[in-house]
Amino acid sequence: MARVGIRDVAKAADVSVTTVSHALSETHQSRVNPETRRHIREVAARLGYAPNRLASGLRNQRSHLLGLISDFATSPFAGEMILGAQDAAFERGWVLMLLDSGGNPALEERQVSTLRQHQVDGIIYAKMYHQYVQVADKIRGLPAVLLDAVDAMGTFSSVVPDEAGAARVAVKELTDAGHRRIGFINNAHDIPATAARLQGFREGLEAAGIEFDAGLVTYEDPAPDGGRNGAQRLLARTERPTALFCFRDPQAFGAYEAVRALGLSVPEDISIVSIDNFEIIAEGLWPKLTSVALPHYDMGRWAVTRLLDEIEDPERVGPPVQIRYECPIIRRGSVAPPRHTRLN
Amino acid sequence: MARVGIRDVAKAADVSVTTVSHALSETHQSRVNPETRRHIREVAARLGYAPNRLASGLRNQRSHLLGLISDFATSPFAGEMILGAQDAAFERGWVLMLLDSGGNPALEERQVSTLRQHQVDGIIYAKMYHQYVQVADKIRGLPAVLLDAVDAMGTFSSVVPDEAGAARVAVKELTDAGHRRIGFINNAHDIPATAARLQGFREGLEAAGIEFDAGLVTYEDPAPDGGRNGAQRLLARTERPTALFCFRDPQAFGAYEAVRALGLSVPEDISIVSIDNFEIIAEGLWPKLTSVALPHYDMGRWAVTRLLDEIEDPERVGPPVQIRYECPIIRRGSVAPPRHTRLN
DNA sequence: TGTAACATGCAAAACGTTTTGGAGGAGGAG
DNA sequence: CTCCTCCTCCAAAACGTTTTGCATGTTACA
Repeated sequence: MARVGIRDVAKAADVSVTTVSHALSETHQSRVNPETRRHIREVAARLGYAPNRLASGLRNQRSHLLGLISDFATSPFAGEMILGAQDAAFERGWVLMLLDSGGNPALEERQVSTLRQHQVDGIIYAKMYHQYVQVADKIRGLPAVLLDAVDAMGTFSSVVPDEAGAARVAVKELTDAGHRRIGFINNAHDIPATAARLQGFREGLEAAGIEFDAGLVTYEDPAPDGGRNGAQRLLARTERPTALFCFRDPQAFGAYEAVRALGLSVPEDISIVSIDNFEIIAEGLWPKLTSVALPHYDMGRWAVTRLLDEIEDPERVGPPVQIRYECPIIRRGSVAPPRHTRLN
Repeated sequence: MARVGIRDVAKAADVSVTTVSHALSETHQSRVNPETRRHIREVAARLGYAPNRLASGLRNQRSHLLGLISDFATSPFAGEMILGAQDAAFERGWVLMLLDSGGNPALEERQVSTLRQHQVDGIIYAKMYHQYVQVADKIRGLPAVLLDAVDAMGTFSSVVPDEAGAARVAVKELTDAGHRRIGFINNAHDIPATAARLQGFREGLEAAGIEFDAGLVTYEDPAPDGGRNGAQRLLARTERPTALFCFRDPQAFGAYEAVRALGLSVPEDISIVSIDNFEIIAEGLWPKLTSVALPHYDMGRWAVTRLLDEIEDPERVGPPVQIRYECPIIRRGSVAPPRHTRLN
């Protein structure tokens, strides 16, 4: 069961290892007679030879390894991002080494150093939600791309969702249906998405010629309880909104319950749109929730693609770029025209 | 910015590379004078030297790489398993290479071969839910452990949740509260968990001296709609159950809605217990859902720990073992005594 | 026929470690 | 004083590739 090496192939094909290497290489094919090349390749295939990447990595100073260091432990979207990254990497012959720091900076340092020891060709630095980060000093000197985060220094390329755009899309869905009094359950935490989505919310209203009313936005915990509270508060207003826009699906989850508790129903009395497209919630709720998807898979892909471009052809790629990825809306059953419109 | 190698350390400390290697090694410390050793370590630390793992892997035939090959793409529990595996690996100086086949066998073959090229020391073969598998032939010859799957041939060690135990725990929670007429919304798909949980359900009833009634179990799609249907069906019986045990949290999600649609409420009229402890659902539902947790993190840890034991000390570990991991119940607000009991 | 150009193959060095087998010197025992 | 042992260190080989430079043989052309 000993692994078969290039020497075994050479011996079996009765040529030197040099020739085998050349025959199997794309770029050096020309140095070997087409006939011998064919023969060698056949023998190699028969023996099931595949080059040892440790050895070739050592020789070439190219490990074909990418480090992905994350802080999101078990966050629900982690899988999407990682899968996107993994797919893009594998397609181009690379593989991902996964390390999760859970946000612990000391641990993160050790992990980066481990990655360096393994001679990774580059690093994807991934965060669980869109944020600004000061990239660990340890990373400097290695190609890196930020995923769902932007580099405060602008040294690295990065990709994040277009938060404002997502909010605009959500609001448009509501205004297109005829709603003019829309409540916004925003996030109580001050992260970039909070401001950006508020911005998008305002822009969405403006586009529909609706005046912004600060009384219609409330800041809540980004959890079901927050959604419940926010919805209760907003729906208690004398001028009751006919639609709710939630910062995040779990809040929408809570909002549904608040609506029901008031004896109202979605979407007949209250339309709801949210952001996340968290399938387990959006498909589980009744009626199913219309939600704007955060393109985690695509962002993961983009990050790796960009990173590999930077690695393989540093000249050609140009300076770091900061990408914002468009967010598509997934329509389900939580939006309808407001009652008074229907009564027209 | 050139990487610092062992030669740089040797030069700086004015000794040979051999001596540096010995000084830094645990096992060969004795071959170098304590005084020089101290000095060398100091110099190494100052230079920030860390050995190149490609090189040492090549020399030692030990890459300190583990392959984790999965089929679960973006399944919600993937994160937990992977994190557990990653933690256990990192603690012992290993790192995980992640590859997801999405269940495609041809792709899986190529991935295993890629892992082999990278000289992984072992493989974790992970599935998204407890199942029997025929391990790909390509893996033979490499140490491997199955995660959330059991090897049909019994060649490899494996770890899965104790499905029957989980069901017993869930039922006990209900019978302890005084319920005697318990409906079971089982899974319509024939996977090991379906039979095992039914088995556990029966055992749980028996332990409480309750006779099993096949009319109280229904087989539904393991999704919210399935839960909704199942609950409707069960609650329509003339002898209405006072409690529902669901195969899976998403079904419980649907069951809640069915209960509400009948004008009943959880837990006053109907108690509900489920399996998954899917936080996003369990914490989002109102009242919060009592659910039996599947110990994904721990299973991930166990798998890697076992795998490393097999790798590091093949003599000592003995034959493959098939582990079933205990599942703890997480109590929230969906269980109460049945009405008639309270009226006593 | 002599020579240049090309085609085909190989030997050897290098990538950065770890480990084996000494070498040289100091100290102790006889 | 001699011999042995132990202590400390080092040179060299090996892990499995890739690539450079060279050697040989062949063809083409003058």
